[in-house]
Amino acid sequence: VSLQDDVKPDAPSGKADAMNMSEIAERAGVSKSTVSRVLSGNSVRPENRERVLKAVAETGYFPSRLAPNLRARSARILAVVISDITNPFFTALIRGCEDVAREEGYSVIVLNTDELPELEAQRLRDMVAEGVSGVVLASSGSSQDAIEPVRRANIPIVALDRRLANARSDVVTTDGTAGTRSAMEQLLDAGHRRIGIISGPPTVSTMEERLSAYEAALVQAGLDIDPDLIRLGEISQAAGQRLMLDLLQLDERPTAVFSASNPATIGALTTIYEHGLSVPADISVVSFDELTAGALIGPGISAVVQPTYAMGSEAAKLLFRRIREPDTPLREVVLPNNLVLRGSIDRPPVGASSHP
Amino acid sequence: VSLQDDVKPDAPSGKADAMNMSEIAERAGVSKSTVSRVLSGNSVRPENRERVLKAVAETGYFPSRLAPNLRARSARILAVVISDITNPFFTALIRGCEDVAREEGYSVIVLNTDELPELEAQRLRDMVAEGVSGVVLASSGSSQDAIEPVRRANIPIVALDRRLANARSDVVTTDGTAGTRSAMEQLLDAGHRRIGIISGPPTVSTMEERLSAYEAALVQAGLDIDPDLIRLGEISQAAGQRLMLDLLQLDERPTAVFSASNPATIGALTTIYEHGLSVPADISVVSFDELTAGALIGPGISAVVQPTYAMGSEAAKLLFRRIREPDTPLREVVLPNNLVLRGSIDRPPVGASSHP
DNA sequence: TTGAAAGCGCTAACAC
DNA sequence: GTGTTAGCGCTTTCAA
Repeated sequence: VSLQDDVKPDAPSGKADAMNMSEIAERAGVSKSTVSRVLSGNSVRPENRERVLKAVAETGYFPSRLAPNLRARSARILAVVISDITNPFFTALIRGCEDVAREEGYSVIVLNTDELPELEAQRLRDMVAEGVSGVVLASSGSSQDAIEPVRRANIPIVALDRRLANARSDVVTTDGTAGTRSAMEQLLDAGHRRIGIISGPPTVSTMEERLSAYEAALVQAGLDIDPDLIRLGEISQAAGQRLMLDLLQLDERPTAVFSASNPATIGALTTIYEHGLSVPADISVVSFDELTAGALIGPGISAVVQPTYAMGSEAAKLLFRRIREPDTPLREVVLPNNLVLRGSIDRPPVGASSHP
Repeated sequence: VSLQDDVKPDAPSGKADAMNMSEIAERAGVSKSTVSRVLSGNSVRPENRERVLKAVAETGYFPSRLAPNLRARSARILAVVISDITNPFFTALIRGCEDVAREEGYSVIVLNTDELPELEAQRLRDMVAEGVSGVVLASSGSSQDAIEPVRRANIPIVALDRRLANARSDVVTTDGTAGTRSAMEQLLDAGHRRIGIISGPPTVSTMEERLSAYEAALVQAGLDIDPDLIRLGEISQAAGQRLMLDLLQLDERPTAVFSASNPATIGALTTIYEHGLSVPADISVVSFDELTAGALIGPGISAVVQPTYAMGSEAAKLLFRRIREPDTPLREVVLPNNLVLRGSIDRPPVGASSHP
């Protein structure tokens, strides 16, 4: 019986440890249940606890979560559904989720949907199959069909930034109307009268909100709403480029532009520079959403900055609240955003502002 | 016995479907195994297949992965360990991983370590417990202890960008020596003779590589290596600020700076602007690693750009290769990087370059 | 306080 | 081609 103790040949073929609780139990001379109890901090006779802890220390064993996951029919994982992680708007948001998730012993799976409804639907089904405990939906493409399996599986969802079409869920947003208003006020105060907007589809609630606020700001300033100056497309860099081009090619081009989304702003700036124009001398620019590093160099782009980290962490908190208390009333968390002024706004170029 | 069939009261309390394969089997009048076979495309009598598919369609059932995960002792998940998702260097990289992972039906868990070894060790243990199938290690803080549990569990690792201290693994890198050389050549060609470097700890293989290449470039240009101009610290924005300050406060400050890491570059630029200096008029700057949106605005920062998306996708591919063939020989994939010239390099300010 | 045993939902080995 | 059964590694009754 002298061999039973610690022989681990560790053959060169590798494939070493597939340790499990039974082995630890055997080493410690107790039952699986006792090992389980020690590991989950339940009451165990001190002597047995010692023996188990010793066996654990010697072997470096730690329990797999796969079995508990099966039992619980759910893994300790949150899914964060975004359109594209490459968009800096999402990075701090994910970080916020991950930090909160980690505190709770959860992990975060990131899903890029590129706003493709089919892809999103497929990935969400995968997540249900994988047994995620909650979903943060920050992809503006989210269709009703896509989230159906999540709802059926009774997995809580937090909608980020825009409300879900007709499903009810917890929501985290910022005040897009107020943000847009401040941005527009800056442009108006600087003397701009022809202000273009580049925005996403009005079916996305945030885009609708920003467009309305844009129009409201113009009306309040006693200006007409010129449909030529309103350019809507997808939320993408390519669309931003195209829509900006449309604006530049107008007979009477705008002296300022409000861009309602981050990728569109990048696209728009690209077009502006490609046309040899400069910001803010030739055209002023304000963006909804931050341009990260861009802030540091050159004039910098003024932007309505959303607290993306807080949005992520709030979303995760709402999720955990609902995981713990499924029947708690729906909540909508509205976080403040704020306009950060940089060098991208100036008065209209001389001559331009005096057009009819 | 008339109740046994399909009664689902669906009380308002929710908590609807917890469907499983047995229920489908029952509905279809076949056994679980047959359902399983249909769902995994194995041969089944057409009639039975129909019945199963019908039951599946009616119920919207799809199988959970939790049980297979337990059986396989592994979930179809890749862990991507980075220092901070907020650093744009990592975003496209994660995207690359995720795209490849998705093609294989896998998901990606993102772990931010902030280069904290203890945090990283804990998170990696969690990942082993969670049963991930592979790990992409792109955190420069990776300690030996941290990856030990991963190795013991026989989970493949791909080291990204820098080799693992003394463990062997597949590696994805770019040629830091060549990249640094091109960057330095630009500065030297522009006439700079006092070129500072801001870099991370030489214990990180990439940092060591870039520092050596910096020195080699100076030597090759017949210049002395001035220890005052070599500033090493952590890989962080704060360190970048501090180290740049050191450089600016030298009696004879450099006319150009090579920054070996992305966060440090941002910090350095901050310091430069805070001191009222401008790039490139007062000081030229080249960065190793891209500054995303920063590229679009103002002069733009010249940078050695790494193909981060490809790095991520290659890493994931190496992982899947090794998952399929655990004993395949180790591979090191070296991807090309390239210097992107923007407006951040100019000749040295008059007077500065003529110092002794 | 402890051990034995059932079971989470699926797959695969084995019999039919 | 199909059903039965065992079992993945835990946790959790239930008895003792």
